[in-house]
Amino acid sequence: MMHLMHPQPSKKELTHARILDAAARAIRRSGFEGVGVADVMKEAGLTHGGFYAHFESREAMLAEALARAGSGGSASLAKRIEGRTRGATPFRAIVEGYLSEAHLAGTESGCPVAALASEMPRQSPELREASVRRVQSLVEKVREALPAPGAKEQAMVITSTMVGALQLARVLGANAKGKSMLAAARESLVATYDPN
Amino acid sequence: MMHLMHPQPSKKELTHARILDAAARAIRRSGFEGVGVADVMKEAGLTHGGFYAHFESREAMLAEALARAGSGGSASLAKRIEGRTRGATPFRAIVEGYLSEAHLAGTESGCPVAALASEMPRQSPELREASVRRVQSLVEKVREALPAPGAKEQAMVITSTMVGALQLARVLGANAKGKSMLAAARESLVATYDPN
DNA sequence: TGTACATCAGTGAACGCGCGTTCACTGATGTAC
DNA sequence: TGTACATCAGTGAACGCGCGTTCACTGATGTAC
Repeated sequence: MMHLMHPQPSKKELTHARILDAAARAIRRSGFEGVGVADVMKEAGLTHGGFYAHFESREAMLAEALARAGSGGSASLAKRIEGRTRGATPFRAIVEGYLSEAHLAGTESGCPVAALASEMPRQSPELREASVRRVQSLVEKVREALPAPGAKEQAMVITSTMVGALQLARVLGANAKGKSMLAAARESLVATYDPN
Repeated sequence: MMHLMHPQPSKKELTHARILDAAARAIRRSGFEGVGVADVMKEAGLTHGGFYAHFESREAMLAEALARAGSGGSASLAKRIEGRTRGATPFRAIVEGYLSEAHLAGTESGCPVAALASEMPRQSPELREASVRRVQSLVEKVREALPAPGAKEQAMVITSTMVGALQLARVLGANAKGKSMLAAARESLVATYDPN
């Protein structure tokens, strides 16, 4: 617990990470309630019996998986900002990445807040706390990328629009209806907060 | 099937409606996956065995319940627009009602899209179709209330912001954090689309 | 008006089945001597 | 260097339990005569 980043992770730690990656994908694909211990273990190439050598309970795994999904999502967002096309602002990079058709279709590797928001308030205290951290972290990422160094309130509204639009687009489907939902939000956000 | 609105509904029809009301509350409170046949029947004052005299399956009940929750929500939105304080526009009535603290706390009687959005894409075709209708109906309600008769794209963005903000607020909790999320969205929407 | 009968909404026990959790066991790895 | 032993990650069978669904039955309601 005191050590971050071992120089060479043990075999057990590698297995733990593999289970966690499977779980992080599973919660976004199937929701918290749709994830079973046996499914996750199978996807990690193991049998379900060994699960409790890695996690205290299914609940504990879900909380760890949510944190993992969050940091994975943040990392890919950060990468997208770094690698943006010359001239594009970080704000455009975030908005266009978040509201991309790839994100519309790629729920299981995308933002866990969009994938799970409406389930979050119903979860255990442990999972709710992890959820709050995910939301705050997303708002903070948006705030840091604001063109004019902006207020937190502005970041909250923009985050709401992005999360809401992605979710509604996913309900409408990865087709013309869903895509036009994304496009409307993308264009509105860029025009309002980062014109030129 | 051919008759809407019986003059005097039979006892069975009244029971059916009671089950449906219980189910419409339950899906918003507990999510599609969190709703059990026995729970719903119990909340309607019945035993679970009689369920299949009213619905073909649990799935069929969920789809009917979603439609019911939607029309209930629309009705209360319409009522709110009718009964708005003199001078307020329909747009402000919608925004302030949707992003109210009552709606933040009252998930089980509120908008089913906000309560269920992230679960909707995972449901059966039947439920997904009912979900699409709910989203489209919500966007349409917003569009009709736009101060300047506006484009559908504008309504989609505003709907995204409202749904997203309410969901994020619910994750943050019915406390200062959640309330400030609502307030930020409320003020931004009114300032942008309906100033004065 | 009263009696016999049919209908049918609702009851409650029972059924499979899936899932979280437990546990005795296996077999590979590494350490002690 | 080689052998014996301890450790422990992972296996697979078994356990309760909850839940969707089924079904024989009950008892109230209404119709026929």
